[in-house]
Amino acid sequence: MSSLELPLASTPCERADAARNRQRILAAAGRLFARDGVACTSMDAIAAEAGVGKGTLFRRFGDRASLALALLDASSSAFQENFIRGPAPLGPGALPCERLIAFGHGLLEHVADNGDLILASERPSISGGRLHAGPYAAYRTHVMLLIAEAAPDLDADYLADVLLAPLTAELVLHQLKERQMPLERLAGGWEKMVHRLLNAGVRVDDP
Amino acid sequence: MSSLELPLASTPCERADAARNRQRILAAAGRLFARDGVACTSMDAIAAEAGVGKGTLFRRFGDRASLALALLDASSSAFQENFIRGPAPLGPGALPCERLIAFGHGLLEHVADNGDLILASERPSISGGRLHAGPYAAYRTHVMLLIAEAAPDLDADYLADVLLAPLTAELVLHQLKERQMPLERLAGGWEKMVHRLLNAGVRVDDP
DNA sequence: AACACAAACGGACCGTAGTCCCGTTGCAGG
DNA sequence: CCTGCAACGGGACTACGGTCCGTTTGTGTT
Repeated sequence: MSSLELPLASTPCERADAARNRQRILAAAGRLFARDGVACTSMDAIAAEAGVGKGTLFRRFGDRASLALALLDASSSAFQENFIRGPAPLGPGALPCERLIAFGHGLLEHVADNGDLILASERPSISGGRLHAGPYAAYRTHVMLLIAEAAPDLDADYLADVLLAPLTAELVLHQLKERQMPLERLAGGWEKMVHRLLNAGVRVDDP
Repeated sequence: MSSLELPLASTPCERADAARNRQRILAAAGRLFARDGVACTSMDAIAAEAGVGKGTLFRRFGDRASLALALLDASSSAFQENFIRGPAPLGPGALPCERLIAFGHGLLEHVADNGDLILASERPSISGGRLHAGPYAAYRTHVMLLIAEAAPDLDADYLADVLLAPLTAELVLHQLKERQMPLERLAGGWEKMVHRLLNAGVRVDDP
C-alpha cells in the first residue's frame, strides 16, 4: 500500500499486441454501447466484437465498471481539468460559492451526457463502489475546499458528501428521464440551494 | 379489460403450504443473513436452508431485492408510522423544520441499524431501483410536504430528492464504516444543514 | 369420499460476470 | 538468427441470479 507502483507507469512499453488489443476493445465497447445501449451489452459481446477472448478483456480492464471508467476517461478528465485549472467561474478566480454552483452545473451536464456510462462505472460488485473508484475523490476534495473557503463554520468534510449526493448519476438520470424534470430545473434548484446553504443570513437576489 | 376479474381478490386466503413456505424462507434468510452477512448469502443457500426449491423462493419473493424488502418490512413500517402519526417532533405537532430534522435523525438511525439489508433491497437489476420500489416514495412525499410548508419559495419537489440523497444507505454506510464518521456527526451535520437551508436569513443559535 | 382444477412446487436450465490455466508469442540477450 | 522466458491470449469453467415447465398438492364442490 505504501510502495504503490502504478503498473501503467512502471511498464514504459506495453507489449505491442496488448496495446493493440486494448484499443480494439475500447473501440468495440464504444461501438456496441452506442448501438445497443450500455445496459444491454454483455462483456461476451464486447470480447467477440473486438475479436479477442474473454480472458483478454478481463485481463486488460479488470471488470465491467473499470471498462466503463476507461471509456469515460477522456470527458471525465476534461471536466476535472476545467474545474481545477480552467477559466472562471468554474476554475479559479471566482468566489467559492460561484465556483461551487458552476461545478454543479458542469457535473449535471457531464451526467446528462454520459449518464449510462457513469452508471455502469458506478455499479461494481463491492459495496459503495462509486465512492472508492473513479473521480469521486477528486470531486469531493474540490467541493470540500470550496465549502471550507466559503463558510468556515460548516463541517466541510461532511457537507462535501452531502452536496455531491444529489448529483449522483442514478438520481439525476431518474429525475431527467422518469420524472421528466428538465436539466434547467435541476441546475436552478442546485444554484438556489447552494446559495442558501453557503450564504445563510445574506439576502439572495432572485430574478 | 372491462370484464376483468381480479384473480388475487378472488383468493382471499393464501394456500396453507404457500404460507408455510413463506415463513420458512423468511426465517432461513434472516438466519443466514445474520450468520454470514447479507452480501455473502446466495439465493441458492437460502432456498436450501429453508428446505424449498429455488423456484419456490423466486415465486414467493420475485427477486433478491424484494426478499430483503420483505425482511425490512417490520422496522421500515414502524419508522413510517412514527413520522406520519407518531409523537412530535417526528410526528405532527412540531414545526416543519424540526420535523424534517427529526426525520433525518430517524432515517440515519434506521440506516445504521439495517444498512446491509437496505443496501440489498436497493440493488435490483434495473436502473434506479431504490427510487422506484421500497419506501422511497413515502419518504419523498413526506419530505416534500415539510419543505413546502417550511419554505414556500423553494422548489420542494426537487429539494425532496436533494435532501434524501445524503441519507442513502450506500453513502451513510460508507461514512460510518470507511470514513469512520460517528453517527452523531452525521446527525449534527444534517441538523445544521437543514436549518440553514430552510431558515436562510434567520440566525440559528449554535450551542 | 371422490373429484377436478388452480395453485404451488422444485429442480433443470439459461445468460452473464468474473476466474483459471495452459498453450502461444513478442521481445531482449547471446 | 536462435533461444528463453515472462507476459499475453483465449476459451473452458465456476458461481450466481433468475426463468420455465412438467409434476404434485391443497381445497372447494358434488
